[in-house]
Amino acid sequence: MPELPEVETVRDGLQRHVSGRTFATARVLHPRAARRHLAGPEDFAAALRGGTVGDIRRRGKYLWLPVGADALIVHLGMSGQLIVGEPERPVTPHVRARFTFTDGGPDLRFVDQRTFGHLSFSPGGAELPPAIAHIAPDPLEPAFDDEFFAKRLRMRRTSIKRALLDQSLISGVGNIYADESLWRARLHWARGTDALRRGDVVRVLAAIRAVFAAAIGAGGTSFDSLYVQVNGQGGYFDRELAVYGRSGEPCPRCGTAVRRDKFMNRSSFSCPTCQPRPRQGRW
DNA sequence: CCTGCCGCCTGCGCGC
DNA sequence: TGCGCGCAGGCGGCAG
Repeated sequence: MPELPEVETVRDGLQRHVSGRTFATARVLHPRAARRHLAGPEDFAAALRGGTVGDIRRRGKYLWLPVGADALIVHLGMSGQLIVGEPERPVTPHVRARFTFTDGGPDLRFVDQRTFGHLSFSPGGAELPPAIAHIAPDPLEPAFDDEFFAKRLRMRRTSIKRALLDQSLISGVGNIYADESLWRARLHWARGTDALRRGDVVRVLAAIRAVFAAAIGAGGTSFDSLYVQVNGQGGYFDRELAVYGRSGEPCPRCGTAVRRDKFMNRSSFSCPTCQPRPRQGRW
């Protein structure tokens, strides 16, 4: 669920409320939360106790908290949240892991209804955890190379939307921001990547960056309580979505009713006028 | 290597 | 009121 803007909002919150503090206790309350940590939840927790958190990092939808030369990796999955708050508040049922700090201040909780999210400890991973080395840079990183992306994109034989959702090609884009970016770039989701023109790629990259910037400025998109910032408040970018979740409503650019298609077992929203279906699309 | 499908989970809203 | 179904923002593993 959370895509780059939501994860970046959480990163910023962690930087302000957790960075520089030292873990006192670490506890995994649901084994699935640390399932990627093969040595088990106890080993995971023990590795973090006593560690001091450095500057919070992010690549695409992955977050990591450097702890010395190591790192605590976090992926929020579909419904994960990192919440900082008063340590005495009740531990609600979806709290999967809990961390306290030596200063006795606000604690950190990993809350995750659907348990697709996960935490793991990465020895030596402070700079870039090996476990996420297969994730491509996101378009807000200096390491993102527009020319390299364009070249790889056009070598693919798939649809533009499938490619945008492939985190090994470009990271951070999920279903919401793929649809919003394609709308801004006036490209239909089924456009074949091998038939894209240079200008199409330039437009879609500019659109992704613009949508990301606007959404980060709004604190992310919260359709419901499943995505919240570290203080528990929602973001308000949902008000600015042009097509996502708006089937039947007028396209903000031309007024045509937004359509919804099924694609990759999920919904795709687009404007039939601004984003005409390609003659030879790819599914 | 690339592409695309599948399963992993819980909870909500809908139609019957 | 209850039930079954479809749907939800993601990812890794794997077969072809």
